[in-house]
Amino acid sequence: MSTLNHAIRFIFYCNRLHLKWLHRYTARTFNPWVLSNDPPCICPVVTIKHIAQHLGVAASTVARALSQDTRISIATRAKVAQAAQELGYVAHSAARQMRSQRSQLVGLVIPDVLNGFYSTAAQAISQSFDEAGYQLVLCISEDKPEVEMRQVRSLAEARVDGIVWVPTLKPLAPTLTWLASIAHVQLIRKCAALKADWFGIDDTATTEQATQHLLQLGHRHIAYVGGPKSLSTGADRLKGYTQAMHRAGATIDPAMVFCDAPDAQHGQRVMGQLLAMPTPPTAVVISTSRGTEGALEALRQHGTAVPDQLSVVGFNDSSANAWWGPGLTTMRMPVRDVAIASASHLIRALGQHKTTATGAVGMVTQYPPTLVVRGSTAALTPNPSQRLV
Amino acid sequence: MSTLNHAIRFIFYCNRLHLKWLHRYTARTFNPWVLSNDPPCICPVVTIKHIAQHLGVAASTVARALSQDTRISIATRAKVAQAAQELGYVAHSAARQMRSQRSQLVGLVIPDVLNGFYSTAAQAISQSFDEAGYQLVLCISEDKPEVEMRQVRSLAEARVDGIVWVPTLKPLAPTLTWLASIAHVQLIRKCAALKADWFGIDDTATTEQATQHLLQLGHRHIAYVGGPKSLSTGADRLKGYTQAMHRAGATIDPAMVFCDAPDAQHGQRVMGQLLAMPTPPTAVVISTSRGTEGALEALRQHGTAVPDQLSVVGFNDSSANAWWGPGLTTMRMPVRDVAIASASHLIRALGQHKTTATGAVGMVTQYPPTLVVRGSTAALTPNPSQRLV
DNA sequence: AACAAGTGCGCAAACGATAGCACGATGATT
DNA sequence: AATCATCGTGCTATCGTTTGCGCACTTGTT
Repeated sequence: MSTLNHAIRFIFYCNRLHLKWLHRYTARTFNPWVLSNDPPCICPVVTIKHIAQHLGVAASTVARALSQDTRISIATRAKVAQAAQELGYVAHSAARQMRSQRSQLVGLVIPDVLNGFYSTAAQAISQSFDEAGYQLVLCISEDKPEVEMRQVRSLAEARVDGIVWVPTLKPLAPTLTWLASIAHVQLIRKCAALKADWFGIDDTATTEQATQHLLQLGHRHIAYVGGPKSLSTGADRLKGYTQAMHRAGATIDPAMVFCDAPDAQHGQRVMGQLLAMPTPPTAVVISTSRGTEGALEALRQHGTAVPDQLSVVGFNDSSANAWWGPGLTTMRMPVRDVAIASASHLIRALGQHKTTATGAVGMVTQYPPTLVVRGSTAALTPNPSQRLV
Repeated sequence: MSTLNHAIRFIFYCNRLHLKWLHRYTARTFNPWVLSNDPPCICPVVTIKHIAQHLGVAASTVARALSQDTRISIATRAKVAQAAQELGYVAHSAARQMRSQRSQLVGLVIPDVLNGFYSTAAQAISQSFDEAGYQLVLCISEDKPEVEMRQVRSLAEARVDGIVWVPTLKPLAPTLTWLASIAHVQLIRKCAALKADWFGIDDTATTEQATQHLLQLGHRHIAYVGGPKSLSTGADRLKGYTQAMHRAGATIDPAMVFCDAPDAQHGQRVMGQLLAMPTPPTAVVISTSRGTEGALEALRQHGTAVPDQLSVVGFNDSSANAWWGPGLTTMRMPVRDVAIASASHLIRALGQHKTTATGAVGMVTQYPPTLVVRGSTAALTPNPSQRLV
């Protein structure tokens, strides 16, 4: 009897204390919520139980009221909503996840976010998932398979509902195993080892258009600077170049084809090599975003006359490309569209409670690139003497 | 009647007993790989219970073994590790979070990831937290307080351990309330309404240096294009400009000071207005990253001669700035250092189980900017006729 | 021989939200 | 009049993991 009295008084005491805490954020006081002898929690967390206690209803009623269950009367729902507001209730998504089996989390695994190519994609994907009520867990793999493996593992542990994934060069086996149990889509790069829906750009068309453009301008000595052949993007872009060259009957000089790391260092170094050749090419196709940056830097340092001395087609159009020298002719990629499409697809799949985006179907969605012609490409000068360094 | 009641109750009682008994039974002999009476789940989720069953030990033993508890013998730990490997066990971080009260999640709230300024910060912060074993939840607020509020709310619901936050123009009250209960640091921009540790750049020094540079070149007619005064960065940078001008005894023409949205449209429009003035300025200081881009575009379109006609100091150095026209003189910001410092600070605070990064102390960590002089600034031409449009 | 300390592990109670089931009350149908 | 459907709500098991407590046994110390 007196025990019950004490208990009730204690409950009211707790409520008062908590309201006090809500009004000032200095929380050094003893936490009344921890009834056991646990280490003192500095930040008391309001749960539905506290709301229920406050209103004298059951916790399940509160849960249902908060989720707008029609079985709960409007009046009760209003009271619950107000109490939640007053007490400063904040839902606990981990607890919700335990029962509902859905975390409302999605992972985004990209190699790099400084690359304008991927930051554009990240921005679009972030917006799409934000609108759909998902939170985005960002993983930057730095193109390292071990990092990617660790991050995918973490995403699996977090039980993300889905993953948008730009595969690295050689994903490790565990990565593929864990990914296989999660709904996911591949972005930009294809990973043949794991069948999944893919969203990207017609990579072959990019370099094919660029090369054709140069061929039409009369160039035959066309160099190629791209990413590694083992990357789907690298292989496809190289294919576009060779196809265009073969169709035009131009011969490909193996010494003028460079497939290596898709970074600025590679672009800069290779461009230096090309310029130092006894018979340098009259035009060059660069098929990586960062490689373009490096190559432009090399051209600037060498003081090469573009396009008189060398015609250049760069990759991944940005406003900065218009500033460079005479304006850079580039392949413009609809990255934003691709990213939004992939996110929408995954969201749709998740809405249908599918475990895998599509049962290992391997749907392919490809967007066309556009060639933007600016001042860095020009017709081949008839007099070769003008092209000497 | 009452007999029926009793009978019904008895039946349910039996049911409950039966369920209990069934649970006990299944708990003892349950094999997920054989029984699996659930709908054919493509990905059976292995829990520590399954491992325990597989090895004939208790679940708690498995939990302790997996966390390398010294009370568990090495032999048992090895067996558990192997079984976990074989069965494909993947920890469930939400369940872990339920008990440990730590989600190993941190939030990053930034206005924009296409802006090189913030993408650099995001990359560095992502790396720092990745190394420290935290996962990063990316929120792009688009500088909209309502979006920011929703995202901070979601972060609170996810019970992120900490938040790195670039405040928007006017954060809403709930945002501040929720943030106050989470360990967080402010980045770049200060939010006076919520005391917290801040990491940023000496914004006053940026424009002060830039303006001094122009003053030393003989300019007196110096325009200013910056962000809104209500933003801490906008106010501080304006202050640097006015301080430098006053110290040099130069008069500030209010018609040449523009503080507005920090986007490219604003920069482009304002630069157009400046160029159309009857007596245009001889130099201009731009103090936003995106504003610089817009202004450069306007200058390119107008065909303005830089620096002969107009000297320009831009903001946030990037490699693209070297390409623009004669090379852009800019204020270089140590964004990466700032970002890493803020992340490290938060990680350190979290390691000490602090709920707030520092108890509302409001520590200030400021990094110095550097002026990078390129071709876009030159000494004032003595003959003003050369500066006519 | 008795006792203390240490080792290795099991039991069960949390953590917070939710879904299934129960149940009293009221009104509708047979 | 008996039965049934509906409504609004309460009770409780459940998700997977961690952890305090305690049991049984072994080893070392007096």
